[in-house]
Amino acid sequence: MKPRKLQRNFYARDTATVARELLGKHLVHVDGGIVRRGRIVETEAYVGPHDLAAHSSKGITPRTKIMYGPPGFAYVYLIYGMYHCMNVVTEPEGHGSAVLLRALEPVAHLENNTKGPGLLCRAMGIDLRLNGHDLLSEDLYLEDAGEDATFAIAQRPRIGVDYAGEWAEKPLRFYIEGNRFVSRK
DNA sequence: AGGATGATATCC
DNA sequence: GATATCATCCTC
Repeated sequence: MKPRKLQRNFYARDTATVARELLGKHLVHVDGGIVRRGRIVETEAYVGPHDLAAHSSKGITPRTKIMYGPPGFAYVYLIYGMYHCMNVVTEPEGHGSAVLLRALEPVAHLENNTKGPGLLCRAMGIDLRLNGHDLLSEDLYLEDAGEDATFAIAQRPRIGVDYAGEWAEKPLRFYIEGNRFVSRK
């Protein structure tokens, strides 16, 4: 099976399903001519405005309008003043959902730590300039690398969302069981 | 356990 | 305009 770029219809589906199926896919960023590539090993689903852990629960604001936009675009934000986090927008336009990419296994031109959403973005060269970027572009996209997805998938509560009440407990974090590049057990 | 560090939302 | 908060990470 040849590598192929994930198309709009991949993203335009149930958010938890997309989060699970992104495991094993490749994230590619052509960063100043350097093609950085990592294999996704950990994700989290933020399923919509009713999800109190999701930024979209604030409604449509200048920041969250990307989450409410069409699927297959990058939602990038700055957290704690020093780290960026990258999401992919899911479901039909207007839904307000996305999948956070939490950890990568290095494949090409990733010199630094990729275990955790902030470190992932730093290693990939991803920052606010890529907020709203189309993932069907030539310089930032996700790809089915054609591997057989035989790995076991773990499903656990999300990290860093204790403020979200019952939504903090929902098992919307997915990772490849046993992979050494997962950010936390 | 606490600090770095800046965008964002939500007040006045 | 001021302030509280933050989907993190590092060091102690």
